[in-house]
Amino acid sequence: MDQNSLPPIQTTARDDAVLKALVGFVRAEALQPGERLPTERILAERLKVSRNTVREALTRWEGLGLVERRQGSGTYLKAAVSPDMLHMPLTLAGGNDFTSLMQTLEIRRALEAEAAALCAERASQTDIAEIARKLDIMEQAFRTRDGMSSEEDWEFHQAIYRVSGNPLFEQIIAAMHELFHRFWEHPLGVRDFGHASFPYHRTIYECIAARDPQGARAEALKLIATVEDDLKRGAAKLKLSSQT
Amino acid sequence: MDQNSLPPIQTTARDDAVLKALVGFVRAEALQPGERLPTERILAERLKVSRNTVREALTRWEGLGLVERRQGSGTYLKAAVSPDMLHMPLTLAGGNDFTSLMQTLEIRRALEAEAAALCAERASQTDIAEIARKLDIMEQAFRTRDGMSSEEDWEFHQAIYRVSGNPLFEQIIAAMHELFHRFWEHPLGVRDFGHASFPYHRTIYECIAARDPQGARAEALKLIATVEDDLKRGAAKLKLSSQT
DNA sequence: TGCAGAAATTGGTTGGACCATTGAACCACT
DNA sequence: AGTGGTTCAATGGTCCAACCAATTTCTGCA
Repeated sequence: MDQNSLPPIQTTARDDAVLKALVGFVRAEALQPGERLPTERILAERLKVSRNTVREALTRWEGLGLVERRQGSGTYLKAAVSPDMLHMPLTLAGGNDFTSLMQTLEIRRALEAEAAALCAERASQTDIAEIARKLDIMEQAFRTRDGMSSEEDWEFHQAIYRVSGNPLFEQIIAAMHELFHRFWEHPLGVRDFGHASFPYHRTIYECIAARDPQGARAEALKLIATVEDDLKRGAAKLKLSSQT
Repeated sequence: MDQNSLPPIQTTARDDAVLKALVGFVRAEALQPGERLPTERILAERLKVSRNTVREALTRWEGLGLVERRQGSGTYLKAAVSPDMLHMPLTLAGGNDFTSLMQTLEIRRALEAEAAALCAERASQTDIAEIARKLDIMEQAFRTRDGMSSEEDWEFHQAIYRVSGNPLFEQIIAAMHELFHRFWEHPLGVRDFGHASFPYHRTIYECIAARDPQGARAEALKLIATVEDDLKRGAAKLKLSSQT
C-alpha cells in the first residue's frame, strides 16, 4: 500500500492559507512586479486573520525575494508569482579565501559554457540583435573608462542566460557572481583585471550569431580561463590569507 | 563621481540583529543539525526584544530551510549555519510541466559533467575505493529490487561530487535533484525509468579510476542524456498538461 | 508495573497599542 | 518659480499580554 495516499491532514495552516489567498489576489488583479499590494492592515481585515499572521506570511515571501517591504510606504511585488511556483532556497556556505573564489569559478565554467551553447542553439534574430546591443554598450564602456566595465559586462552575460531559455542559469550564476564579488570589491593587486577576458565577449557573440553551439561553448571556456588566470595571479601576488 | 560612495544608511535592523545573535549562539554552543535551540520566549527575554521579533527572524530561517519548528515541541536546527552564508532562493515558474523538469536537467548536465571531470582529476586512491564501494552497493540494490535504486544511486553521485573537491557541486545539484523529484514522485508512465542510465554509472567510475577527465565527462553526459530521453518518452506518453 | 489523564511546555494566533519612516500637502521665504 | 521647512496621515516595525493547539512530561490510580 502506498503510504503517500494518506497524507497528514492540515488542521491549521493559517499563513500558508494567507499566501495562497495572496497568490489568488495577485493573479486576479493582474499585479505586475513593482506594483504595491494591499496594506497589512487591510489584508488582515479582508482575510479575517490577525495582522501578525499576515506579517509572518509576508516575511516568508520577502525571504524568497518575491516581495519587498518599505516602511512608511508599503509592500511591493518584486517578481511574478504563480500558484504552481516552486521555491527552493539554496544556502551556500561562503568562505573568503582563494579556494572559495576558485570554486565559484568552477561552477561558472560549467554553467557559462552550457548557457552559451544553448543560447547559440535557440537564439532568434531579435535575441541576437539584443545581445549585440549589450555587447556594443559593454565595449564602449570598456574603451571609455578603460577596463572598469563590470556593470555592462554583467548585463551582456545576463542577456545570454535569458536567451538560453532556462531561468535557472541566470539565478544560479547570479548567486555565484555575488559570492565572487563579495570579497572582490577591488581587484586585489591585479590592475588590469578583466582585460584578458575582453576579446572573448565578441567571439562568444559571433559564435552565437553564427548558431555555433560548440564554438560558443569553447569561447566561454576561454573567457572563464582568463578570469581564473587573473585570480591566480592576484593570489600569487597578495598571498591571500584565509581568515576562518 | 561614484554613485556607490553614498550607500543608503542602515538605521534599524532588529530581526537581522536577532539572526546574527542566533548565528553567534549556534556557533558558541556548537549546535549540530537536529538539536533544539532555545524557546522563543527565552530568546526574546535574553535578546531583550519582543517575542514577535524573534518569530519574524525564525520565520525567515524556517523559509530558508535552516530550522524547523514543531508546535508543542520546539525549534530545531536543520542545517549548519555560518556567519557568511549566501542565501539563494531559486524560483522555478511554470510548475509541473515538462519544461521545468527539462530545465533542471540542463543544469545537471552542465554540473554533472564538470564534477565528473574534476573528480577524475583529483581523486585519490581512497577516494576511488569509496566511489567503488558506493557503486557496488548501488548495483546490488539495482539487481535486488529491479530498478528502484534511487537512494543508492544518489549516494553514488554524491560521492563523486564530494571527491570533486568543490562543495558547491553537491549543494546545487542536490537542489536540482529535489526540484526534479518534487513533481516526479511516481515516474509518470515510464515503468523502467532509470534503467537506461544504469550502465553509465560503471563507465563513469572506470574513467575516474583511470584518471580520465574527458572520458568521465563524456560518460556523465551520456547518463544525463538517457534521463532526458526517459523524460521525453514519459512526456510523449502522458502528454503532460501544463496547468497554468 | 503500566497506562490513562492532568499539568506544564512550546509554537501559533489574536487584538491592541505605540514607534519610525515615508511621502504628500502645505506654507513661508527668497 | 523655486527652495527649504513643517505638518500630517498612511504604513511597515516593534512591543505586550493573553489565549489556543500540539506536544511532552509528570502523576496517580489500577
